[in-house]
Amino acid sequence: MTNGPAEDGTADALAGRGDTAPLKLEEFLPYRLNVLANLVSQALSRIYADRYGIGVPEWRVLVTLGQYGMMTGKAVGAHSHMHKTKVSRAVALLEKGKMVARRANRADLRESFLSLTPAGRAIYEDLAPIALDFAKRLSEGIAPADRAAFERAIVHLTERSTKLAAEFAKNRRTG
Amino acid sequence: MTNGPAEDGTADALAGRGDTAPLKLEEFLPYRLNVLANLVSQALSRIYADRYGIGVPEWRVLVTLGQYGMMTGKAVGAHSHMHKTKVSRAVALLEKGKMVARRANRADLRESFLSLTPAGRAIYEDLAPIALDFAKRLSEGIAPADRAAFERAIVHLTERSTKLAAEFAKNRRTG
DNA sequence: TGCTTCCGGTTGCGCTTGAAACTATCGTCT
DNA sequence: AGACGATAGTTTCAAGCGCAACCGGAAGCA
Repeated sequence: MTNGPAEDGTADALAGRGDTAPLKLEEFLPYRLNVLANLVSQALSRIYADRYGIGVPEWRVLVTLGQYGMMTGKAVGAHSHMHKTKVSRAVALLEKGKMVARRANRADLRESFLSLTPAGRAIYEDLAPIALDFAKRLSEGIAPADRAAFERAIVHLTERSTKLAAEFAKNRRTG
Repeated sequence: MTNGPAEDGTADALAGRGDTAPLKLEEFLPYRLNVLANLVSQALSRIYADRYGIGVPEWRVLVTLGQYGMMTGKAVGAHSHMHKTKVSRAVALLEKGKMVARRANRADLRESFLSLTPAGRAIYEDLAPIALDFAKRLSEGIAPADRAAFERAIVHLTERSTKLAAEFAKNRRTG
């Protein structure tokens, strides 16, 4: 019930014993990306959460509508990478707070057009520069050359992870 | 209280009107990092979720214990960047699945030492190379030079976001 | 026209999460 | 020793989440 014959060594020996490099969490890319994304997200959300009491989903809707002016919920979801229920609830909240308005689409009553109210746009106009400044200050100190490389890497990893996810999904069905 | 004279234009004009570059969600670093981290996390978790029915927190505990052999819950949390309740629940689950064992610390009965059972270690030994391979395949196609730059950028951003978060927390208290 | 299928969006449900409260133990100070 | 504050870990609770079911409404088709 205890650890078996090889278990007498230190953890270090055990972890390093394999044929590949040992797995160290703090060097493991998925983990690091997750931690980083959370830290950044948390830091940023302080800005808009404190000021206007909205969360990440609402922030995304706000920015998307600020950027495009008027679009359907479906389009918002596609553009902001959010599940339709998340969009639905975020919009409901923003609507309750008079930041977003709905207008029926006479040509298709299933969907409706969303847009910022003047109040919503005011908030957007207030937040957007702050958010951009935040991003700027965040990347401050990264060498310009590194920035371009970083950019490329992110794009690549995003594509690649999408593909890998799809691949695993296939394997799962296959066996 | 509304937006002023320029409010009559299209959204495009409005978005681009500001003195800074317009805020585009799909180019906004915090958003992109979040999306990327989620995609990667999702792809990876398929591997261990499908095989052993564990989630991200359990995975992290497993890896941490695999790496260090024996440590307290507090230490696990510190190393894996997880809230203590998350650790607590993840450990409880792993314990129920006979992957992790607890041993009381006679010197301090508040804490207990956690370690992988043989079964838990077997799972770890199975998953670790797969996870490493996943990470390797993920970064495949990134130029070596870009990789180093990417590495540096991540480290920098992690530090920087921590600092910025702290700074905002201070401002919040201050007003 | 009537029927079926598809689609945008909402709602109900179970699960996960973090904050806060709580328990039990430890260390300190008198 | 006894009291009090800190600390490791659990539990409770409310909020947020994605999935699946659902609800009009639209589109294809006989």
